[in-house]
Amino acid sequence: MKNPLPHHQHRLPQHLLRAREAVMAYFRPVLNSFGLTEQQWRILRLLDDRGELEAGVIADLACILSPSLTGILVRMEKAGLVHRTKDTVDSRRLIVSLSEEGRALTHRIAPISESCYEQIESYFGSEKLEQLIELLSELEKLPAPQAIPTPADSDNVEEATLP
Amino acid sequence: MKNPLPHHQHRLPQHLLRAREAVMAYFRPVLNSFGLTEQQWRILRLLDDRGELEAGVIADLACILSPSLTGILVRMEKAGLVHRTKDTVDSRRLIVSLSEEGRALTHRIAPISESCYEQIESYFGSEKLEQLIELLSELEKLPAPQAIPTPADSDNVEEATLP
DNA sequence: GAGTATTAGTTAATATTTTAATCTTCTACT
DNA sequence: AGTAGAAGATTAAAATATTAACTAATACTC
Repeated sequence: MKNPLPHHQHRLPQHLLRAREAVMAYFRPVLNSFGLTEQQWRILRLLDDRGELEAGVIADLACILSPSLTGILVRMEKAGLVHRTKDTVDSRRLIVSLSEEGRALTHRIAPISESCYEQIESYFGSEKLEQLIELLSELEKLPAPQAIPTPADSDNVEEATLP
Repeated sequence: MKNPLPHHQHRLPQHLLRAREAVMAYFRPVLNSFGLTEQQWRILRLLDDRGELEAGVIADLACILSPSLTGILVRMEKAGLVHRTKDTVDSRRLIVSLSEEGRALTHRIAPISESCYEQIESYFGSEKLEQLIELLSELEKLPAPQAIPTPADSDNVEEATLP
């Protein structure tokens, strides 16, 4: 009565999701024990690596949509982790920088995070890991999708996904 | 003044996240045009593939935590996509099945989803895609992490992550 | 067979995601 | 200069994620 699984159902998104879950299971408890969320940690590392950044850049690099980022940064500033200032030249832009506390916390967590990573690496194998990361890096470069006209929007076809 | 990127910072979770974003950019517009969320679509496919399932199984397979799943299933039932019934033997368990509407919708979307996938495959290459999925499948099998005692919880060390 | 522990789901509270709409500030054009 | 349009960020509203606490039902133990 049930359909057999068609061989063409690769479920790439699901595999990416589950793989990420398996990996994050290692990092999440560490971050939680320091009262940080995944997103906050991504932002902290970015700022520590690259110095102060515009909000838009953070959004791109950390894969956080701007509406989410607004709230996250407000909470992080409230927690004393970052500073938020407007760009003096173009006051539309929001400049975010690490506070001393933020930097200290980042440096305290980093080595623990690194040990988690090594744990994963030792289980999975360095070569396979490098290979995987290489493939992922390439996949990230996928061009934006062509607008596929779906039966669902038979009304307004002209600007389906086109700006 | 900025730290150079240490070579050991592979950022596996970030790569998994960004790769998934790149891929989902292809599928999301399709699902949205049918009024579905990613999660709802994952659940629909699972039910279509495997027939009726316990809520817990859906949670595991679709990577959705049970508190989220509760609300999602309520909304999907309200939308007429699924049925929810208690197991007659063990009334703790919730049995979820596809409604006729749900099945019809799934079958209408599936070929479009498949064409998105083929688009990705044609850009990325079939072999690399297979290779990637193989690596991801293995990564998903990572054993649960060992509890790493972090400086953060120096108070209650004994049952840090152990049950 | 009463008492306790486990299991499956739900509720609660807060944070984040997502799409759309809005607001402000710049930029470009006439 | 004056204004239409673009860019960057925010607000709004609904859905989902996350952790913890809780309920109900089953399983286990003595």
